[in-house]
Amino acid sequence: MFSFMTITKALADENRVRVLAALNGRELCVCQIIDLLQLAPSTVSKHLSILRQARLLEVRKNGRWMYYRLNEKNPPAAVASALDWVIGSVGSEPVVREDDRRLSEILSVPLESRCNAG
Amino acid sequence: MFSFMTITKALADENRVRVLAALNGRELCVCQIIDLLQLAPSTVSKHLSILRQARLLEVRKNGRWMYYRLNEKNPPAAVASALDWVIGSVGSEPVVREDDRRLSEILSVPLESRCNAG
DNA sequence: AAATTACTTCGTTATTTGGCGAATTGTCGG
DNA sequence: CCGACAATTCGCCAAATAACGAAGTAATTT
Repeated sequence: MFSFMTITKALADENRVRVLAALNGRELCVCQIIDLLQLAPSTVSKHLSILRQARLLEVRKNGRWMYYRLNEKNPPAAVASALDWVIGSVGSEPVVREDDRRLSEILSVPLESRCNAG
Repeated sequence: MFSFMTITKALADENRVRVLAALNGRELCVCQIIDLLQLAPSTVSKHLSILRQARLLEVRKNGRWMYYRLNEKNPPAAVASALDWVIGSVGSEPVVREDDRRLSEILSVPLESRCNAG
C-alpha cells in the first residue's frame, strides 16, 4: 500500500500533474520545467524528486543538465496505469493546452543560449 | 483541471482508498465503514464527503442509514478510469485483504441488531 | 584555479489536511 | 411528543505540505 499511496500523493498537486503532461512524448531539462511552471528552482526540484520517488519519472544526466522523462520503459504496473490515466485525462485541459503552447516556444530556444532565457 | 485535481486529492489518503476498495462490488452503510476503519464518525463522514465531491461515490438514503457505493452507473470518464486504476492496483494489498476479511464479519451482523455491534 | 551555470538540499514559513469531540439534523420506536 | 440512534456539520488542534531563499554540490567555461 505504501508505494501506491506514494503515487496518489504525487498526483495530488496540480503543478506535478502539469509536469507529467508536459513530459508526455518528450524529455525536458529542469530549467525548461522551471520556465514552464514559473516557480523557484528549489520548488521545482522538490516536485521532480517527489515524482521520481513515486517512480513516475526517470532522469538522465548530461553535463550540467538533468533530463526528466516519464517512466515508460519498465514501470511497475501501478505506475504504468497511473500514467495512462493521467495523460489520458488531462490532455484536453486548458492549462495543459496552454502549457503545450508555451513549451513549443521554450523548446525553440536552444539550451546552450542560456537556460532561463525567457 | 479542477475536477481532475479533486479526484487526485481524494485518492491521496489511505483511509479513503481503503473505502473505495471496500466498496468494490457492494454497497455499505456508514456505520459499517466506521467499524471497518475504526475512526470517529465525524472523520469517516468527512472522508465520504470528499470521495463524493470527487464523484467517486454515490449515496442512497434508506431510513436513518446512508448507503455508499462506487459511482459506476454513469461516471465522468476520469472517474471511471480512476476507479479502474485504484481497484485494479490495490486488490492484492495486505491492508485491503485484511479489510475484506473483516468485512465478511461485519456483513454477517444484520444492521438491525445495532449498527456498531462489534 | 576562479567564476559561472544547473540543480539539489536545508531551514523556515504559511497553508492545508486529518483527526477528534460537541453540537445539529433527521429518522425511527415507543 | 420524547428519547435513541445514524449521520453530518462545526470548531479546534496537530501534523503534513508547498513555497521560498540561502547554502551546498557538481559540471563547464574562461
